[in-house]
Amino acid sequence: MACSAHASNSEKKVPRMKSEERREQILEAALHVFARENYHGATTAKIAEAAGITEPVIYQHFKSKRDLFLEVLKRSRKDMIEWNTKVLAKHDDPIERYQGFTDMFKYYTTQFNRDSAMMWAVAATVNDSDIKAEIRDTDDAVLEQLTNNIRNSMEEGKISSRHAPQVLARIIHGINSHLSWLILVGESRTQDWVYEDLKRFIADVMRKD
Amino acid sequence: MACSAHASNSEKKVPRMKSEERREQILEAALHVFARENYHGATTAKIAEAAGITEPVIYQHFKSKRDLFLEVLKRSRKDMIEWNTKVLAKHDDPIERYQGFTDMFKYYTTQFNRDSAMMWAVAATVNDSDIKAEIRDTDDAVLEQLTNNIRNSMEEGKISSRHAPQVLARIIHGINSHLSWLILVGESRTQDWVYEDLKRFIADVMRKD
Amino acid sequence: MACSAHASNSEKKVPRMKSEERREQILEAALHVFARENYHGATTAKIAEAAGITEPVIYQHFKSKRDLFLEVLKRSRKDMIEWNTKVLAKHDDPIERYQGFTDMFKYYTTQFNRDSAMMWAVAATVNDSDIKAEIRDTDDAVLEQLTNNIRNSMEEGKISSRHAPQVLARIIHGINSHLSWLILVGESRTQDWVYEDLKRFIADVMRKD
Amino acid sequence: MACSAHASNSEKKVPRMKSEERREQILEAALHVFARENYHGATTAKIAEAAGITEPVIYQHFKSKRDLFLEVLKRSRKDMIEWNTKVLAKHDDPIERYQGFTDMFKYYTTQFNRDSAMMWAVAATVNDSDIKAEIRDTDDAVLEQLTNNIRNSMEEGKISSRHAPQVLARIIHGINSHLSWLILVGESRTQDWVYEDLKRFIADVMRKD
DNA sequence: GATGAATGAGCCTTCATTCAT
DNA sequence: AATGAATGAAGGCTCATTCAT
Repeated sequence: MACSAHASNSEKKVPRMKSEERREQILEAALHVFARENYHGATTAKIAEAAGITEPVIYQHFKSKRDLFLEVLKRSRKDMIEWNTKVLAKHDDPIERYQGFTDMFKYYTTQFNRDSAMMWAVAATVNDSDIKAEIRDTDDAVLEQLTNNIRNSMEEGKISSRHAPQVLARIIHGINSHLSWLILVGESRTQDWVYEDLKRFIADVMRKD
Repeated sequence: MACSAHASNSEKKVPRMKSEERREQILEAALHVFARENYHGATTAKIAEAAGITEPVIYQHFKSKRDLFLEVLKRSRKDMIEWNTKVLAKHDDPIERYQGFTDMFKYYTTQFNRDSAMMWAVAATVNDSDIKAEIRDTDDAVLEQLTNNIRNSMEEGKISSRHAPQVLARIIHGINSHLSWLILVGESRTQDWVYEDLKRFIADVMRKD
Repeated sequence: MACSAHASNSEKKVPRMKSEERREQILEAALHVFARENYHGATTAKIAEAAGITEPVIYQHFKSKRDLFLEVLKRSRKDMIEWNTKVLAKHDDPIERYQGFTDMFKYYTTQFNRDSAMMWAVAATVNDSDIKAEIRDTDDAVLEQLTNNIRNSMEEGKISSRHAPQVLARIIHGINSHLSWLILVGESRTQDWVYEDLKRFIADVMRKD
Repeated sequence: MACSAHASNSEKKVPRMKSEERREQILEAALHVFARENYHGATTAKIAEAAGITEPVIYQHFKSKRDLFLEVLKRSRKDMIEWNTKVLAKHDDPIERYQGFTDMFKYYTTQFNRDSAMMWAVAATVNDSDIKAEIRDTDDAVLEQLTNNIRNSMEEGKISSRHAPQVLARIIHGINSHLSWLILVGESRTQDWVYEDLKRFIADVMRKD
């Protein structure tokens, strides 16, 4: 959306960009359009417009609209995994950590990178096996990340072992996932207190008696 | 692909039908097509074919494709609420009841009326405010149904009051919702044991110490 | 190009036609456009315009532009074979017959169904294996028709057996084919006397000494 | 796909070249692409790739794709005329000469410069008056070359004067032309014996009784 | 001389929707 | 009540061609 800082002759319109830069910019623009308009609603024309280019440029960087979508998904996945890693490293106390996980998830899905989070709900309805595989893999990856972290906390004796780590992970991740889905459909009434409730619940369930 | 086991006077193909009956038949066919092909993938041609009629007939019963989709959603909502009511009435013991809720939810989303459940994931990406409102309302209704039931059980002193009823409801419903979303994207590896784990978890969290 | 002889209410534009009729009309229009503009030059828009319809109608009768082209080819083939059959039946005297073959070929390629003849030159450059196969098969069929006829004349002792029937057939058909190719590129200077020369040549080569 | 055996100072990839040399290289590459993919199928991208250069370079040497095609055609024409001249000079005995003409034509269209021969069938369907004029002129030139040669042989009393030289020329050239067209569409079944038959036919028709 | 980046124009095809019968 | 025929409006994608570097 921002343009040329180096190019100076401001008579023509579109600034020439290095390939890698433009590719990145298209991915960024496509992310927003896909997340807001869905796969089918996001026409190549809209994406091009959002990127400030003409349609054919898209096809110099991506084989097809589907390919572009997949690349956007992969970018979102990396983004989400990185974010989770960062968040899980933030607190020493495990209970605070998993509470923070929910807090930060809220921040991620509503503020920091809302569209990136929305992509997964959108992707789920595309009816393309590669896209579905990407979703499953990502879901698995996030779940594993969280499960391992919880298991470690248990093994270190820092949280209760009453429930299997994968159950707790599934619950935390599942609820988060569900809440982000609610955001997609515009549900905002119950949001805020829900997160606080969940944090209290997490503490309660994990605390060593 | 074949539908109605209850509808009876459909002989073989495209016979004159009473308006109400035909409408019902279109809704039934549309449900399957929408759930399997998404909103955009479900063309009016496919829906008509699935219903064994021609396209214009659709427009004698529904203003537009969008209208048809909304009606299908409303039908799914009724179906789901009724199902929940029935399930919640099944067990006297509350803990068995909420465990059964998960069990039956699994049955509903995978066997009994899978497509009806899938509609919600599909609907979430249509980017139409009326449709989104319908989703939110339905989600609210289900949540309220469950919350009230749990609150009653607490008031009757049958389950622990450690956690607020809306939190427990949100968790049970949220996980269920997430699991049905996983089904949509084809995840089936962890399904079975997950349900058992969840039931144990529910019991554990609700049991009076 | 001509419209409704039965439809009377001349207020709207496009006359409703029976499916078979319209299909035939599209084939006819497409023949002219393909023959004059080539496969790629003949856009579906031009074909639709020539048929006095809108583009989507084409797709109610043919899977694709390629499919339409193939159907036009098949129609041309039938037309050409029928024409040949008729011509070969016209004269009792074999020499007059083969001379007439050239005469009528000229008439066919320049007047009666010029575009049908042109299709083959156009088709030869489409680079599609099915289309090429159709061309080869047609060429074979015409050649066989002529070869058999010549062989019979020889066996009946009506023409000289100095040259093998397939050679004579190949020569007559080959020259005809070449001449129609010349018409395609607009060569018209030498046309007329060439046909007379050829007829004399044929007589000379076939006459029993 | 590799071309120039005569061009020598091309080291590996896209080196600076003298204008004339580069032009020649583009023409050579374009010939192959046009002959194999047709006018419309041969995109400037494919031509550039075959020439090992980028697209804009083409436009430094040729005004447009059409212009390039015309230049390729002119090159093919020179090539073909030269070849014919060489072949007609090979045999002293006229009958052997015209038989050789067919032999060498076969060699030319199938082995030595197949693509150059194919250009003419491709060109015939481009629907551009300049291109069609070029084809006609070339056809005329070849025909004249052959006619003159045959006329000389007749005047020298070496072959029968039963048929007018232009008729014999038209037949020989026409059949050759037709056979190369058959090659274009992939007909290869009857090829080999046909050439032998034709040679026998030529001898028979030209021999002085 | 050569290229990387960009685009206007247009093509084939699909789809929701209407209308005459 | 039902259908066959028709279409306006787009949508994804490609291509010849041009500029700035």
